[in-house]
Amino acid sequence: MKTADKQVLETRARVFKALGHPSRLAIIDDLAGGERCVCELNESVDADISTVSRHLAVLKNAGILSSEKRGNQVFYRLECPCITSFYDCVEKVISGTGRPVGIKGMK
Amino acid sequence: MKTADKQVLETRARVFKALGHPSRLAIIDDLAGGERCVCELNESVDADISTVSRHLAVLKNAGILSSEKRGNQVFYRLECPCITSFYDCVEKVISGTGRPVGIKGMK
DNA sequence: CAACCATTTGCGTATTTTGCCAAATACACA
DNA sequence: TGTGTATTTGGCAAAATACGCAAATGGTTG
Repeated sequence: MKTADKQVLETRARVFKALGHPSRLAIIDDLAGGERCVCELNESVDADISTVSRHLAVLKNAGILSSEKRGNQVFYRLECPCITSFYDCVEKVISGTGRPVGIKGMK
Repeated sequence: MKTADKQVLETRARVFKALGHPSRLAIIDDLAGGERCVCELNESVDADISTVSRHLAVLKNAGILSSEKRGNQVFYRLECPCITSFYDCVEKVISGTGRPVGIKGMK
C-alpha cells in the first residue's frame, strides 16, 4: 500500500472518528438488524432523544448511514454493512490488551 | 450478532477512537511496512516529536501497536495488521458521501 | 562522571466533543 | 386551523483532545 496523502488520511480518520463512540456503535449494532426509526433507536441507547439525533447526524454525515423520511418518522439504515466486519479484527486488538477498559492518554 | 453490552461497546469505541486521527493513521501506514523507531515515524508525521510520542501511546494503549526498547531507541510495530484491511470498507463509505471533507457536527 | 541522544511526561492553552433542555420544524389528522 | 407526535436545532456548560515547549528519564559513550 502506497503512503496515503494527507487528504486521504483525514478523510479516513473522520470515518473512524464517527465510529469512536459507544452510543454510535450501539446504533450501528441495532441497524445491523435492519432499518429503524429514531424513537426505536432511542430505546437501545439511553440518552436524550436529541442526543441520539445528533449521533445519527454524525454517522450519516460520515457516510455510514442513510435516512429516509416516511410520514412522521425518519428511518435510518446502514449504508455499508461491511462496517460490522471490522469487529473481528477489533476484538483481536482488544483481546491482545488484556486491558478491556480504558486507553491511557484518552478518556 | 447479539446486541453488544455497554462494556463491549465502550471498548470497541476506544479502538475506533484511537484510529480517528490522521497522524495516527499515517503512523499505521508507515508501520504497515515494518517496525520503526520514533524518530523515523516523526519524519512522516509533521508534528513535534512529543506529539508523535503521545499518538503512539494512544495507539499502543488501544492495543493496536506494541513497542520494544533497544538501545536508546523505542521501536513500534503493528500488533494487528488486519487493521489495514478496514480501508476497503472505509473507502466504500467515503465514496458514498461525495463529500470527502468534513463531517457535520464534528470538526 | 559528564555530555549526548532518543523518548516520554508535565503543564498551559486552544479547540472539539458531548449532552441536556428548550424551542423550532415537519407531518398527520381531526 | 388546531392538536399531537416525531425529529432536529440553538445554546450553553462540562469534559475530553490536541499540541508545543520545557523539563525529566533512560540509555550510550567518552
